[in-house]
Amino acid sequence: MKKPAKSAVRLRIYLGGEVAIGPGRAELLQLIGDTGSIAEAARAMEMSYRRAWALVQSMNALFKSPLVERTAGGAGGGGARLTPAGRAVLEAYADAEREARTASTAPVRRILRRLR
Amino acid sequence: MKKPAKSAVRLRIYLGGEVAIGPGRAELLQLIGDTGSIAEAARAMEMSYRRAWALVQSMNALFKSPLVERTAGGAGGGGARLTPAGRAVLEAYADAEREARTASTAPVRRILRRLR
DNA sequence: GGGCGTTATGTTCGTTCGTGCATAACGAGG
DNA sequence: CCTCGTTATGCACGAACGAACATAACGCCC
Repeated sequence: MKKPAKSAVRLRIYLGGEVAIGPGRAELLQLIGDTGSIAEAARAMEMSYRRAWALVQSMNALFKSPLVERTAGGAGGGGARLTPAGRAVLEAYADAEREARTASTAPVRRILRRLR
Repeated sequence: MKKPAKSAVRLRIYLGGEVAIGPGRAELLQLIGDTGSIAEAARAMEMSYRRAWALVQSMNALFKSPLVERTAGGAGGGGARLTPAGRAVLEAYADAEREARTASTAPVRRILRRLR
């Protein structure tokens, strides 16, 4: 197998004109689920807490039922967890990206071959 | 058939950290092919000629062989055309998006159902 | 009660992105 | 030769974005 150029295909799902979910939001959800904290997830992605918080806000507003549940308080007190809806959306997005990626490998390869 | 919420899935192909081709660049290529002019394509997309020109520049540099061929001069004189490579890449991208879209409909639907 | 780490929110600042405007060279056609 | 519409390029301005900082309230744990 030849050394592959670092390439990737990524999926974004829009509703109206705005992004419903894409790679960034998905990774954030994943990390919130893993770490149990928006702040820690933000640090892991090297993004400001402000922005991570805004993304969560936006997603919670965008979906019928919130994807992330938050409670204030530190040191084991508060934090953030994925709701069942959050887990479902995250999993569905991962599925979608996986299916899309495998289905498009042939044409994508035709493009990659032409890249420098 | 129920009135569908205006939704879309879109594909972006990255090389290294940068976008090789995505919806915007693809549409630009398409319009250049149709109109025979970067300027007119830009107007059709309601984007500045400056930006369209920069995108073409970037794509031509990114691929082994240029996607768009340009010649100066107006009034039927100059203009821009897709090279064979340009047509090939555009077609491959359309294929990729189509395949990706059909393959991911099921999980995507699971997400859309949860959207407000 | 004090400390720690979290959510929540405002404000400021720098950078990035894209547009708009100006200019130049070019090329066909009347 | 002159006009028109294009490619090509610089520059300045504004908008949008995201980071960084500053607080505040909250909740567990020692």
